[in-house]
Amino acid sequence: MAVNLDPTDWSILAELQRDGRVPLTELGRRVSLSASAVTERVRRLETEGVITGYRADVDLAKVGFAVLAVVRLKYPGSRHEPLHRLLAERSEILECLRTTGEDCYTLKVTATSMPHLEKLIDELAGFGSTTTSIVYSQTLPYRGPRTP
Amino acid sequence: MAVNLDPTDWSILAELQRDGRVPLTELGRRVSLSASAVTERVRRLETEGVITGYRADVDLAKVGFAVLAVVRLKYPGSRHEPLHRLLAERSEILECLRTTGEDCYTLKVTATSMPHLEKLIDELAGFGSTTTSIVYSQTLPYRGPRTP
DNA sequence: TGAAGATACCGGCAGATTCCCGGCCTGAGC
DNA sequence: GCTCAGGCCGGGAATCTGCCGGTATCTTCA
Repeated sequence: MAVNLDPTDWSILAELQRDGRVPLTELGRRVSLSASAVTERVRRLETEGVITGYRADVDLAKVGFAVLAVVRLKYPGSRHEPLHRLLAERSEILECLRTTGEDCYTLKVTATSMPHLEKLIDELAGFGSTTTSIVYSQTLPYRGPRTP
Repeated sequence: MAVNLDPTDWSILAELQRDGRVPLTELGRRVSLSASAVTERVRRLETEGVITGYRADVDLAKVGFAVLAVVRLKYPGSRHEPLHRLLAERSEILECLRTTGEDCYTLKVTATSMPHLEKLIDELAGFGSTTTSIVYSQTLPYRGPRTP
């Protein structure tokens, strides 16, 4: 399941996590490899599933989502489809982690305003009891792991 | 501060969040615009800070990080620099949200093994009391918001 | 009303990039 | 020593990007 990576692979991953649009020629320069060699490696990382995709990062506040919150959901039931259906419909739910502990789910939710957030929480509260924390700031932009 | 976006901009954002490496010509095709027009819009979104960057998504398990956890940290002090220094050093800490409520910080942490996670938690526990939940599964790959 | 300006779009072209191919080098196995 | 596989390099065709001028539409203001 796990894939073997050499230091060059780790450098490539670091560069692509920092800038997913860097041209392969420039990427080759940065990791001291020819463009064709680095192309081959990147393609291997993609086909083996190490790189699952490329995403543009969007500034939520800039596009009108002023509020960010962490919601913990105590979900007593065992039928999870209805919740998953809600997740698929509501793009405001950015992330959903199922965890150990009392709170079965930890969600990252965004909203345009407090009333909007309130409405979302009400929908989630239909599944179980919720605990909501408003996010002041997001200290770390996502960087991803380095070699273990 | 917020930026006005028309439906075409939202389509562009949706496409770029789904596939951040799509060529501008193909992107133009998908949103029914010429390559030059879409280039101009994307460049505007970038310079205005709506798009903050592009990142490759890496499968953590595939590269050896088998464990994912949510750690809540009750941080009694007001001096946050030491914590931030730790965040900068430890790439295992993927995300750090400062929130309202008793638990001042909510962190997303990855590790190669339980002993590795234990070591990380011990480091964090130096700052305050922690509550750790292991993540079973991550239900939603990040998709980002749609038009509000 | 009508002209000037701003905005957004298109087409086309030069230069850069990607993709694909054949060939070279090195190490492992026989 | 020979062969094979893996990884890398360089070159050329196809594609993409970045930039240009030109056009249509809408707004502004005289």
